[in-house]
Amino acid sequence: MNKKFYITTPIYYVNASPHIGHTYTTVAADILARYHRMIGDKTFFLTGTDEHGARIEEVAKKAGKELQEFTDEIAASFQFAWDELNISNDRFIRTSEEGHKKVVQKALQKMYDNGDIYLGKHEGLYCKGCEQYKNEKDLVEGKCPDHKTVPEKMSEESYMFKLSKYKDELLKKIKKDEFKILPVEKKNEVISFYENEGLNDISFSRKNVKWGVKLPWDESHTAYVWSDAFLNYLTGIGWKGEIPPTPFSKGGNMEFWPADAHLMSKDILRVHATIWPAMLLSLGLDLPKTLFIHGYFMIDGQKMSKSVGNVITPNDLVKKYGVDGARYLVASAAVFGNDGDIGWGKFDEKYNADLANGIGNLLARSIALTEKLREAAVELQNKGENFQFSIFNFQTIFNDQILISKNWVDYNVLLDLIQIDKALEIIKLQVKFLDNYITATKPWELIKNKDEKSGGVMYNILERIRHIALMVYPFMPDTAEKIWESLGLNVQEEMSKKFDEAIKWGGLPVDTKVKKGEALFPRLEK
RNA sequence: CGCGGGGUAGAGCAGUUGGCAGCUCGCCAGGCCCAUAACCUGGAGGUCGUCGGUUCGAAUCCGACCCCCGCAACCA
Repeated sequence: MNKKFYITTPIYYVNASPHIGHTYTTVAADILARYHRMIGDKTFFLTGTDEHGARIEEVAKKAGKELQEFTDEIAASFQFAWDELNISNDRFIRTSEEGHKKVVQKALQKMYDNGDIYLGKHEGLYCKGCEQYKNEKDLVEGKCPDHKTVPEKMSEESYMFKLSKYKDELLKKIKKDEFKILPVEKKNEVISFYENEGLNDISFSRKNVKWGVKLPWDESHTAYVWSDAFLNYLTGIGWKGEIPPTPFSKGGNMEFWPADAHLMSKDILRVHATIWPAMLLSLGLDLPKTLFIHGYFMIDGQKMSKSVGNVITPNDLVKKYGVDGARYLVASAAVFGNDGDIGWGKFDEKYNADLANGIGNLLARSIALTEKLREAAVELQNKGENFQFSIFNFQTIFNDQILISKNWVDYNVLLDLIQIDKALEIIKLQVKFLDNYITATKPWELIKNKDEKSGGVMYNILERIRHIALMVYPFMPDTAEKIWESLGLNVQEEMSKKFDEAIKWGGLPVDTKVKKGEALFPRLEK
C-alpha cells in the first residue's frame, strides 16, 4: 500500500464517436484507478485521443470540416462521455496538443541521434484516388473499393525504426514477466509471434501526410502513427523529453513511470507488445509493468457495426440504466480478458437481478427495518463478535470479523490481478449473505417483540452494508455515496478514512441516524 | 497445415495445482411478509461437442476428429 499506480487506456482514434467498446476499457480503467486511490496508492489515470494521420484528414474532409475543428469536436464527444460516466481520469491527453508534439519531436530526435532511426523505403500499394497506401486486405478483388482501380506498387522514402534490434531483449523480458502480458493466453500469443515471425524494422514516417508531427531533422516527413501516439503515455504524465528522465524529486514529472497497467483490447496488443517497448528501450526508459488485454463485445451474437446498426453508445446506457447502472453492466458483462456477448435483453435482466433486486432492495429493506427499530425505541448495539442464525437447516455461527476480513482479502487480491468481474462476485456474495441473514433472523419479529437481540442484529446488517458500500465504491461511486448517506454517514469522512481502518469491523457508530432515500436502482418493468 | 477464441441444464455463462458438476434468468412447489410484485428454501432439467488415451479418478491432462465465431471493412 501507499505505492504509486499509473494506469492508462489507449488514446482513442478520433475517426468515430465513443461506443461501448471504448466505454468498456475506460470504465475498467476507472474502476482500477478508484480502487487504487481507495487503498491509498498515489494514482494517476490517463486517457485521451489520438488525432493524427491520413485517415483523419480523409474523414474530416468528408465531414466538410477543418482538421482542428473536426478533431476538437470528436475529442469533446469523448470527454463528454467520460464526464457523464463519472470517469476520474487525472488528465485527458490529445496528440494534437503543442506540448505533446514538441516532446514527440524531442524523443524521435533522440532515437535518430542514437542510430535507431534511419532513412529507408516504405513500399506498398498506393491508390491515387485515395492518395494513400492500401493494405492487400483493404482491396476487393485487387482493386480499391472506393475507386475501383488497381493501386500501383509504389515506394517512397521513409524513416525506419530498428525494431529488429530489440527482438531478443524484449522476448526475454516478456518470458520472464518483467514486461508482463495478461491474460496468459495473450502472452503466449505474443511469444509465438516473436518466435515465428520475428520483428522487422518498421516505417516511422510519411511524406505525403501533412496532419501530423514534423520530424525535426527532416520536416518533409511527419511521424507515422505509433511513433507519435505511443508517446502519449509519457507526455500525459508530464514528461518533457529529458533523457535521462528527471525524477519527480528533482522537479521532474516522472514519478509515475513506468506505467503499472496499460489496458487495451486485443486489436492493438501486437504493437503494444513490440513497437512501444522497443521505443522505450531505445529511449533508455523502463518498460511498463503490465499490458492487460480485454476482449471484444458481441451484440446478441453479432459483431457490433454501424452497418448492422447495433452499436451501443455510452449515452444509450446511461439514459437507460443511469450512470452507475451503466458502469456496473459494462464491468460485469464478461470475464475480464475474454470476449463477451451482450445485448439489451441481458442488460435488463442483470440490472434487475443484481442492482434493483440485489443491492437496491437490500438497502431499502434494511433501512426500513432500522426505522422500525427506532420507532420501537431500541438502540443499535455493536456486540462485535459471534452471532448466529440458522440457515441451510443447520445452525451456523458466524464470526463476522473473520468473514469480513476474508472477503476483503479476496476482493483485494482479485482487483490486484485486474479480475474486475470476479471482484464484483464478492459483492454479490455479500448481498446474498445479508438477504439470507435477514430472512433467518427475522428482525421485524424481534423488533415487534422488543427482543433485546434486535439492536445487535440490525447493527450487524447495517455495518455489513457499510462494507458493501466501500467495496462498491470503485465500481459505482455515486451508489456508494448514496448508501453512506442512507446509513447516516458523512460521505467526505468515509472517503477520507484510511483504508486499513475503514475495513475493520465496527466503523458504523451505534448512534447513527439512518435516512431513507430514493430507490437506488428503480426496477425496470417488463 | 496462417493465428486465436469457443462448444457445460430451456437461454446466457463460471469452472485447470484432475477429486461427489456450479451461477444468473426462466419454470414448478413451499416459506416469509421488513423490502423496489422483493427476499428465502426446495425441486425438475446436463452422456460437460465426438471418439480414443493417461489415471484409482478427467469438464479439467494428451491425441484425433466435427461444428461455431473473431483475426478485412466505419469499430475497443
